[in-house]
Amino acid sequence: MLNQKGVAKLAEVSSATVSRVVNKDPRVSSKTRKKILDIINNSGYIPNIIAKNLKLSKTKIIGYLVSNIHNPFFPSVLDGIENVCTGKNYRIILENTNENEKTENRAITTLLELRVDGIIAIFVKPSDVEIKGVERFGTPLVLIDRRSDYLKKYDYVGINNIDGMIKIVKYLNKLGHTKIAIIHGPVDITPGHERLEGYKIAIKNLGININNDFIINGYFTESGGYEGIKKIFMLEDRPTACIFSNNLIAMGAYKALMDLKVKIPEQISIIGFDDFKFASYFLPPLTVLDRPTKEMGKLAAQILLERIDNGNSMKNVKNIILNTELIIRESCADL
Amino acid sequence: MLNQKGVAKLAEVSSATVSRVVNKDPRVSSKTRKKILDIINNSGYIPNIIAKNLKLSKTKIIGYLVSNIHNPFFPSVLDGIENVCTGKNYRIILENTNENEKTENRAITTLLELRVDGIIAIFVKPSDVEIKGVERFGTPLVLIDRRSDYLKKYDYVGINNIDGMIKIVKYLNKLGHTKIAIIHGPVDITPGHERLEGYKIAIKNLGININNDFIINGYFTESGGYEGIKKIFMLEDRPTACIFSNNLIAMGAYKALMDLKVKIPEQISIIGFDDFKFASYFLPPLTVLDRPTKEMGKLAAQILLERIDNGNSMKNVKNIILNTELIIRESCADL
DNA sequence: GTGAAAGCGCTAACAC
DNA sequence: GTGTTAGCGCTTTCAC
Repeated sequence: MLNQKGVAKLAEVSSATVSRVVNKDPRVSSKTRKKILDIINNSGYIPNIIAKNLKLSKTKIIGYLVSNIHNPFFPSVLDGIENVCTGKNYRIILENTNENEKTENRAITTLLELRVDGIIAIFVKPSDVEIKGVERFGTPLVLIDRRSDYLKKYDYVGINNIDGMIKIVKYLNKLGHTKIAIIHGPVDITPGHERLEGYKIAIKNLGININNDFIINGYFTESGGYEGIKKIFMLEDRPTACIFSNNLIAMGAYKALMDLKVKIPEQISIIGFDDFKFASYFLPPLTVLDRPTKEMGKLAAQILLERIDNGNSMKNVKNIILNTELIIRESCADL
Repeated sequence: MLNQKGVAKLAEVSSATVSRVVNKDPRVSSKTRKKILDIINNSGYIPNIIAKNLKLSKTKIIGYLVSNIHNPFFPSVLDGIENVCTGKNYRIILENTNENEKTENRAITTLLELRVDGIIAIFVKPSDVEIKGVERFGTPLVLIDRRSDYLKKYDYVGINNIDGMIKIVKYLNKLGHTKIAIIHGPVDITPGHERLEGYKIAIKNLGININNDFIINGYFTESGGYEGIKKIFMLEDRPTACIFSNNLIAMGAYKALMDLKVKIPEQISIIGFDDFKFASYFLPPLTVLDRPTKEMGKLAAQILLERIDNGNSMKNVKNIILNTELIIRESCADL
């Protein structure tokens, strides 16, 4: 393959001049420039970015570490990231961890080995060692959606989970519901923890006693939703409404309700946290609390690129909490 | 940041020896090895893969170029690719083209600049120039799902679209349907073309005259499906069954049918090409023709890695056509 | 079993 | 406006 030196030879100039042309340095005579450009076009020379990276100690690559690529949330966030990155000529390398700690640690190491310029991550549970590595390298890191105490020093883009849940409960209560159940996710990750917290706060605010039977422990998975509904329908004293703590739970729960031939919202009102394409396809269309996923990606990327450009000071840590929005469709009954 | 030389200095050895330890070369005394390993662990040294790549002229990165990350087909294929790549220590860099030719061409150049070891692509319409580049670099390329005549020289992993469509039509006919419509996608890409072709062949095979009113031109999008249904219901002589040529069309069509309050399968039987998670959530659950997406990714990756390992001869081009499988649920009526 | 040295393809002083 | 040169961090041949 032809390299810079080869092009230089053909053009009878030095490789430095070729480099200048490739990098649009103005101080090259238009005659020389034309000659070199012609050769580049005819020969199909493509610069070796790897070599450039090595020289410059930057890669123009950012790592996007996601916990589960099958959740539509991540492609949606990716949209926002791409939006920012494409314009600024950054590439994105995707690492999918499948909610697995070991895979996650390997992925972080991979990103560091590659000397990515920055990382946007939805972590499961990164180990101390890996985070130390990120720190040592000074690689800017922006967290999305999930955080933890020992990651407090990093920028974070999330949503107001507590407020969101309060909106949901208030809405249900306005429709006359007081017996409100929730199928929630693991409390050791931010969304799981905060959403349950929000639920409890909201219920208390209404002066209702919390009924522990109405709080269904679960996972952020479809089977979590499916099993949750079955538990609810085994209760003697059933709720009139049920909240699903994320999109996957909502899907599984819907499936269960269909299987049980439950009439929505006549027999039970349902509402989901997180909008998703299929939500409007439910029968009846599912009322949800939407969050600005694309915007999250965009903001995270902007913060990241700014840190990359201005040197990562680890100062002025951003903690961005975006608002949610209730999308009322037809799955909640007015009692 | 500590580099190989730095580690060498601390260990009072040459950087060559450190390199040997890092690369598990056996001819290093266990004493020296231990010393170096200790230093590596304590210092958190992480090798610079960029430099290694430059030296070795390979990157251990493969590019995965997809036409639209929001279609669940791609994450699913990715699963299979990851499966193969992770074990062999290859990384995947994702390029999303959003069905846009310009973006696609930029993506190919990006991949080439990065000197990826291989590319797996679902192309929209790569330009001659870019493909010439791929050729010139000798970068192995495996096509998935879509191909075209001038890409015949590359490995391809696809499915038997024609046979699949025949299966669908036969099934419908067995249930007594003869008035069968199709909402199909653009015929300038393989799946669009072949599936329509299969439909026509199958209809003819049954000795039925092709009714052009029953062939709805469309796009592989939800709105394509939505509009398609509306056209069908404006027909005086309506079909008793309708085939959706891909998953997005199926989703849009389902939405339209719901909006029109059409009873499925009483008023119309429907069947989709391509399974997707939500198909089983339709009311009634959607009968579909499934294709082995994960397997496609796995095979493509295996072929690619083999070409990478054995030098890309461009010989013995593989042309793998996988079979589809009918998943019968409840959306087709027995007339 | 270990080290010295060349070189992968590029950029950026510095010199002219 | 252009060329010379050093060097980014690695691997690997060839000595010893």
